[in-house]
Amino acid sequence: MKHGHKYSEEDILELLKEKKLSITGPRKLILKLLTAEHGPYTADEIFQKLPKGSCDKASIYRSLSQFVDKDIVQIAHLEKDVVHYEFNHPDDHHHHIVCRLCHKVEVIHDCGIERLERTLEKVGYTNVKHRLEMVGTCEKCNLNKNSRNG
Amino acid sequence: MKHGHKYSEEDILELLKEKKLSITGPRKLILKLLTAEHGPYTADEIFQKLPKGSCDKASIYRSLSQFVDKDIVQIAHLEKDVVHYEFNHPDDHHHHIVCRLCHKVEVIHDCGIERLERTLEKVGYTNVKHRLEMVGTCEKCNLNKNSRNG
DNA sequence: TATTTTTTGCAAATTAGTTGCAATTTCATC
DNA sequence: GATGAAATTGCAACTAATTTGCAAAAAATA
Repeated sequence: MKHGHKYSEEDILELLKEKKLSITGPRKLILKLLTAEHGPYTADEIFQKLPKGSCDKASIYRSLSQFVDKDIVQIAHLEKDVVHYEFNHPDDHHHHIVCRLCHKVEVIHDCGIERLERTLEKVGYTNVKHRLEMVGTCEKCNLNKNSRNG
Repeated sequence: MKHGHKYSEEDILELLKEKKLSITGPRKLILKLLTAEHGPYTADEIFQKLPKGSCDKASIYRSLSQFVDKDIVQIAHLEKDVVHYEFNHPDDHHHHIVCRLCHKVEVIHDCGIERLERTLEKVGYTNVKHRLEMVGTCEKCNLNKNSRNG
């Protein structure tokens, strides 16, 4: 799979083979959805978005869990107690900032944590990954707040 | 509350007042535990560590949730589907790296994300916070793995 | 101290996620 | 392409974490 273009059916099959996962209906459907849309989505949102009856919820959980193990999908904890899943585009490392009031999600590129990863590798860790989530109050919400109070 | 010393009963009362939370048995117990020990702990671990019968589990969840809202406690998602809570010492900003094999947790100081927070504040966000979690395979586990395979 | 407000403990409910299992599908080999 | 072993699925039952309703108790306020 080349970087920087949309994932075709072919690409998805190739990805599954590359990761030594057998090619099944549910897996294809889930990857098709996650590669085509930005997400991040909860397991339930994925279930809702797939054609009705095309895939059992248990299979979604099982597939997502395998995808995470194989680093095809990554988890984001954007809100307390809500697990979001997102396709891990190899050429699009990013994080999110969520507004604590309106819950708008924006993407952050260039997190600058690579340096920290290198440091950890120097002290013996291998294959270091990170998960970063940010919260703030966005400009719009700040304006609303001020206009309400004063 | 001055920085850099242990939290006394007094400090805990002061903290609760400062955050406009009424002073109750469960809240004092939970904060006493979380300020005294490193953690991070799950809600259930906190329950186990408190004197038997001293505090209902529902109250632990309710208190923790309020503490998080008030920024007294912070959440860490060290493992999938496990929520850990940790006292947010104002002078001890840190993160964790968890070994993906032995699950050993180490503390990371100096994460370098402050720069990113400043950038976000420049584009209109206020009160930006972050949550960073890292995973890697620790040196010991790498050695074990190699000695098993080769 | 009396009154109002908040919090608690308990039990029941909810929810996300997991599991056992028989039926089905995929894969590897012929 | 057929064949059998291995992996995966859908379903339903289950589990574990967290939440909720409510009456009693405790804390804050007047």
